[in-house]
Amino acid sequence: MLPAGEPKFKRRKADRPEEIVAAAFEVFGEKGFAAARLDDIAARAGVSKGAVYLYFATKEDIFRAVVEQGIEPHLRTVQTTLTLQPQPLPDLLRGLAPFMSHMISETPIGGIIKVVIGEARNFPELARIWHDRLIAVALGTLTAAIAGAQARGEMRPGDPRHYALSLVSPMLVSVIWRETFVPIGAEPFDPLPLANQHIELWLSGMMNPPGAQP
Amino acid sequence: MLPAGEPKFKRRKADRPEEIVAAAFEVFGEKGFAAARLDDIAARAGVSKGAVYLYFATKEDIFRAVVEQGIEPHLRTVQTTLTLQPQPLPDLLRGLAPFMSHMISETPIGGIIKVVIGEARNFPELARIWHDRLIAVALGTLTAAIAGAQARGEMRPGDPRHYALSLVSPMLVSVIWRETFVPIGAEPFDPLPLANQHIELWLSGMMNPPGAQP
DNA sequence: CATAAATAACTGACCAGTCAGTTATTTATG
DNA sequence: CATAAATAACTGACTGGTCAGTTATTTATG
Repeated sequence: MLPAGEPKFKRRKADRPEEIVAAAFEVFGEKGFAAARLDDIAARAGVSKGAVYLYFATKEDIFRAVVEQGIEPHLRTVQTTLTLQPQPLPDLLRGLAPFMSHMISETPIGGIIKVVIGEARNFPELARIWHDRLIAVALGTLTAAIAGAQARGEMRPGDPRHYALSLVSPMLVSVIWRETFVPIGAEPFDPLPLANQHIELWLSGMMNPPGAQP
Repeated sequence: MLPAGEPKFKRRKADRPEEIVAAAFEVFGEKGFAAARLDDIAARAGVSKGAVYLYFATKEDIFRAVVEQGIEPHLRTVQTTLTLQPQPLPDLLRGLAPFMSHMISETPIGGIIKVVIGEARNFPELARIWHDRLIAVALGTLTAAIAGAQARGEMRPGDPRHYALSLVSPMLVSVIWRETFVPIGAEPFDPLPLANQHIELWLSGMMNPPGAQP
């Protein structure tokens, strides 16, 4: 009666951590930190709960790994996309639309953003990592670019940080919308047309009066 | 050795439910649903845990009450503010800025929004209530007003629902920002200047080319 | 067969929900 | 108007279930 063929498990030390993090990402995204069960994470990673504890000391450590690894791929992309581009700001922003909508639709960043927002009070240090390493950098770069265009008289005066928020908010809200209300049956927002239309609207408003000398 | 003076408790049946809901609102806002402890809620309401269960059957019931009661005051305000205003759309939107920034700074709506987002997967019926009764109504009204202005040739063509999202997103993001990153030490966004500047930017973009005949 | 990887049964802390008993308040009675 | 009886609000110790984390044991592999 012994299961003659298939072995009961494989020994794959090298692959386990990322498999566990991937499974944990899904479960945390679906349930939030507290309601996520380690048995679920282990099962989805194709492993027993005990095996999880060979690679991570606590549930919080797994959560930390999920959130921190969720930043890294974007960190590089954001830096290379936003900094030191010699093209004028309108062209740069128009090029940003497909980039952002791809990020929104094809990467798990939305799920992570939702979890970070949901658990910010319980894990302030993770919210800080996201803020300091990704969000503040991106927002700061945009703010500086806008301030530069204002100084050159190409854009209307006003608080450039607020203008930067005006620029990126709809894409962020569309992510939250997808994670929160689309599962409920709400009509989704198509990220690429939304981003294109919003950026054109924003540019049109910014390049025009009052106060700009084009 | 008997405590001669103060009585151990007061009987205040009529006031208890709203006190419990108020306390629960705070605790859920700080911790999320799962991490909130009923002992904490009870203690903050100045009552024992047993007393909570005289008024609510389960923890979920308390959460439901918090979220549902969080809508009601806004429901009326949104309806009266957005519907059947005879003034032209730009004036209406300019009037909206102080209204929205007041809502953001002076009411607990921000905390509720964060909790609804965080718990949407675990409580889809509450996300649906918020969506159907408040958010879809507000967004739909704005969308219709924009579509009307487009039909009259007063505003640029394009998807009016996306334009409506462009309009309200920065205020929503500023709320999430306050709840998520300001406790971490991030610089806050001042809602009133933000709303004013964003609405002017939006109007300036919407009233201008391409395609509008002013 | 040595040993590292993985399992599965186990432990203990925590917490939602219960309930027997206590205290405040109201009502009935001399 | 006193006070005893009745009632309703409230308390807090307790229970049962869940789940993070541990450990004794089994299994794969060089």
